Amino acid sequence: MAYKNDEDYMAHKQVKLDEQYEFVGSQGTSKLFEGLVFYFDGYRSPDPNFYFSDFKELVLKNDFKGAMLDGFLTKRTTHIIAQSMTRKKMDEWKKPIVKPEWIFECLQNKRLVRWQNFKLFEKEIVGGQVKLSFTKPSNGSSSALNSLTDLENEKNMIPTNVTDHTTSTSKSTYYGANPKKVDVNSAWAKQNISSAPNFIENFYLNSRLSHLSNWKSDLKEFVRENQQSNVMVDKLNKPKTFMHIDMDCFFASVSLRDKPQLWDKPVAIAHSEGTTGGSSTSDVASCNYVARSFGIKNGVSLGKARQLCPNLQFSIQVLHYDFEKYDEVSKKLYLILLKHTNFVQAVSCDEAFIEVTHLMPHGTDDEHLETAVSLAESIRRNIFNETQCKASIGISRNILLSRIATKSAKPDGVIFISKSNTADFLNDLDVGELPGVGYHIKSKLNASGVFKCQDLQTRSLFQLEHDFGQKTGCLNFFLELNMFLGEMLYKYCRGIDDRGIENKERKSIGVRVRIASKQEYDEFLAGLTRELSERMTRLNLKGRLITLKLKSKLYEGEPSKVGFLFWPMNDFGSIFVQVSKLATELAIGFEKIRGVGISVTKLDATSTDKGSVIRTLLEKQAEKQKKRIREDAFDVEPIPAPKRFEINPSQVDPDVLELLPPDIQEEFRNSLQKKMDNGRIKQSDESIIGPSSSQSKSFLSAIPVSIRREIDSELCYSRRKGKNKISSTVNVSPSKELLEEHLVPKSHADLNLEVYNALPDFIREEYEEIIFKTPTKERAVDMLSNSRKKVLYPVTPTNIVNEENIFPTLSQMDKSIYENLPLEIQKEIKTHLRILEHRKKFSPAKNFNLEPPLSNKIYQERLKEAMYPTISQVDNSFLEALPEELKREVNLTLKMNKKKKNIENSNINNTTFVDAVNSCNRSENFFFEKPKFFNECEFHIIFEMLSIWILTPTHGTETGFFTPMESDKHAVKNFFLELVEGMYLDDVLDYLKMMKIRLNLLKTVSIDCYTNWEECFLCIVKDVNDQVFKLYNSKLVL
DNA sequence: ATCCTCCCCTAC
DNA sequence: TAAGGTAGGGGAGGAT
Ligand SMILES: Nc1ccn([C@H]2C[C@H](O)[C@@H](COP(=O)(O)OP(=O)(O)OP(=O)(O)O)O2)c(=O)n1
Ligand SMILES: [Mg+2]
Ligand SMILES: [Mg+2]
Repeated sequence: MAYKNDEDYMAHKQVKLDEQYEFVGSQGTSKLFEGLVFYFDGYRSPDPNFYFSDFKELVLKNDFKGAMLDGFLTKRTTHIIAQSMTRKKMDEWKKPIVKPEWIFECLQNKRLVRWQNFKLFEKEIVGGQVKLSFTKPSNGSSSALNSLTDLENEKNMIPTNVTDHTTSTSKSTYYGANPKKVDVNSAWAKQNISSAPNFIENFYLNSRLSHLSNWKSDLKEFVRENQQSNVMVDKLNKPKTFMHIDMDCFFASVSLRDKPQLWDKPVAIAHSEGTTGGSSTSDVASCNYVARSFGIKNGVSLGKARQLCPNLQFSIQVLHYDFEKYDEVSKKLYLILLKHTNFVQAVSCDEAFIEVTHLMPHGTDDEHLETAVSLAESIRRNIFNETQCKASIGISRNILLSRIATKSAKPDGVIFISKSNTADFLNDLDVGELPGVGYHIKSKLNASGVFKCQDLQTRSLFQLEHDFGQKTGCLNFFLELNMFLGEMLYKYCRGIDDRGIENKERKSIGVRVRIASKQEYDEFLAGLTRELSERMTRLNLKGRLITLKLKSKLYEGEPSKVGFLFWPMNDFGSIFVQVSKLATELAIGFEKIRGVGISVTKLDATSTDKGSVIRTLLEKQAEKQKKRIREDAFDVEPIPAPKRFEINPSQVDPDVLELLPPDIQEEFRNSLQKKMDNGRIKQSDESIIGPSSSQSKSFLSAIPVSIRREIDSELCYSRRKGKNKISSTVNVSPSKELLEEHLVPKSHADLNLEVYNALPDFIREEYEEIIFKTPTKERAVDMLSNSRKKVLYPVTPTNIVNEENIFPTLSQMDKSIYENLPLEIQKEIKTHLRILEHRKKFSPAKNFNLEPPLSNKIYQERLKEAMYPTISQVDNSFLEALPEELKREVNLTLKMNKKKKNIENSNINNTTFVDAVNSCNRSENFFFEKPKFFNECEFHIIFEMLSIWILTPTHGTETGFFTPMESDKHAVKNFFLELVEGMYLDDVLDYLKMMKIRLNLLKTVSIDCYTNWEECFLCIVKDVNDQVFKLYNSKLVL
């Protein structure tokens, strides 16, 4: 089958397997195989005659004497159970490969027998052909295999090594174990291998998960556009009320609307019928509640579903996806919700949170019950009338509890969780039901004896009773959980949740496909890039950082590499140049690739026309100023105008300015003029790159410092601490009056008028919108929510009135409030704080995954191949004491020695040589300052500068691109030479490689231009290499 | 201290 | 056949 590379099977399949069979915490009496992790090779054969799969089934259905089962080969796997295997696999997998008989033998002897005696031998491999070693017993039925006892009693079931030629023949086509059997030219292959012309398109058209994701972001956008305001008015004096609306078995309901004859039958939505055999791997996206009564869940494989449904051959109905209809119903749902309230948070196509506090009467939340429930019922009726589909609604005082309520409300119901009945819902709730607690965290919790929310609460209370210094076990329980996860659990298991309704802006966009077989890898890369580029264009998104991830057979992680674009872009060409570069650099053999992902981050709004570098960066600058103004608006004192964005016109090279498109020239001049008028321009060394601002006429020197900062995409202005933000120093339970006093600007006059006037019009307008059109209180609220991330337990309107704000630091806590709390809670708070304190003091919490796979970093290291010992055991204090000159000399000597050694060792391999020099560098560069390039020393800033240097288009000119200027060429060359001297060969090599790639790109645009640049480039390379040869007796190879 | 990058994990 | 995508939250650890 397609998935013969099992180690490459997705982790979530593994998860699914473990979940399905609930191996964790199994109840078995005998622990014969405890600590062992089995992996069954060959299970996935769909051949119904293949007895081996029954065998595995048997193992799964029983608590297999403490053994764990891996869905695919992982690090933790201890034994591979197989009947036969290809030579290649045997060599590849460095684990014990044993025949299934071993397991039977162990069972019979009631102890572990030497697996070596059951080692799979080469003689059992027939020409790479998989063959059977089990035969199905004549009287064997599946039900007879339901317990190990049965098995142990039935001697005739002990497998033999009889080869069944009839089945093995048919099997090989399923397995594809013999690659020669796969006819790549067959119609099937043409349609289905990832390189098929429309593979990617078809894939995405049919991927439910991709649809799900896209719908979600669309809906977020949709809500943001359609809500009139997202600031809840009058929220401070009422307990909040949230609802969680979720359609019942969404896909199934939609598809079943016009099929009443199926309403009482188990129905599932999936791609294939899965009628042949019981092993379809097609996922059930959604199933109706009849199907659920058989134990079928969303997400199980169709094969599994058919097994769970006893009369399934006859009565389970598999319906096909109807994505358009789902979309339609989803839109209707959201329109209905938006009709009721502005405060809608999109969760998924069939699901949303709404806040309805403003629709509730005054009083405690118990008193809301009637109003809330009748509102919910009315919404449900509304939904049903519009869509003929049923929804369930959970209502409570926060988002978390409303979601939990929905679970009980399903199907077709409403549940209200009030303060008085919270415990009834929460205490017995499985921790796995808490949102955010998935397979891994649940396992972790289970392992420490926590199964219900109650256990989780008890655990921490138990904590509170003791000096936690002694109770390391319990303490570790907390420490092992990540700080905020720990905190989250701590709060969630008590039903505390202070999140509000929000639809955050997108931060990244990406595509990924896991491929079954590789044909034309380049084609595939290009296809995916095209898909990404198209999506970005459609969504009007551009970004600057490209990440390529390759899933490889060889590595468990996903080796990835990032690359910068010169400025925010979304066109296929630019992205693909980077993507192919990154692919080359990752240097994973194409035949090993099992998946490709490309994503773009550092997104930029692109509602404006296609801008030049300058344009885009100017806009970003403005953005920042705007942001700053917003903050300043809430400051008590006026702030001086920001200095670093100023550009002195005398410092801008007029030649450069002229090369820019006219509209941008205009904007540039206007913006400068405005600043001049405001009298805020000063001569400032800081604002210009270059040794002397007046003499150089080069392009590079004309890039204002502010823009170089932008290149770094840093928020470069420093926030003044303690001002204009509400931080942890604010009393945790301030009165409303106090809040307002602190948060609201005294008047518009507080804003620095100069700054204000200097703003571009559109920003000023926006500012006015904020200041004048929004009621004061709401502004305060807005600011508070914005500052939330900075604070451990922030002051938010949400938790001012609720019980949510119980864990500030002690100094923040309002004493009177604290003292009025029940003793028990006081105690709890204290201990929790001590735990937090303790955590701060001691080693940081460990990540909770048990066995980190081979990480990208390690991979990258291995990629470099050469591991050189770090240099210099010379006593540091001794070195420090030396005069500067001597220090330098000592270091140089040390480096040279080391480097020579490395060069000798590495046999003048160029890459290794660079690594060698580089590794010297890294361990010692604290002695030297890195050479600067126009006052910049950070690699990626310079990298971008060089990129821009070569590839900045000038829309006005015929060629479209600059030609290099002599002064720039020299500057670059000299900088490179300095780097070479300072042993930053790695950097030089990266720069040069990048330049070469840029040049190649240029070649496709303008040959004339390219010739000029090539000459310049070769000149630089020559001089650099001369120097490299002089100093290191080697040369750089590009 | 505060950021950024690389990961892991989760939800639908 | 089967379509196993995607965005975001958060921790660890490094750079600054
Ligand atoms: N593993 C999953 C889970 C969900 N979905 C799709 C199909 C579902 O219909 C839809 C909504 O997911 P829900 O979790 O809301 O599940 P249902 O709506 O199907 O059932 P429920 O009644 O439990 O909400 O998302 C999917 O394709 N694969
Ligand atoms: Mg649903
Ligand atoms: Mg849902």
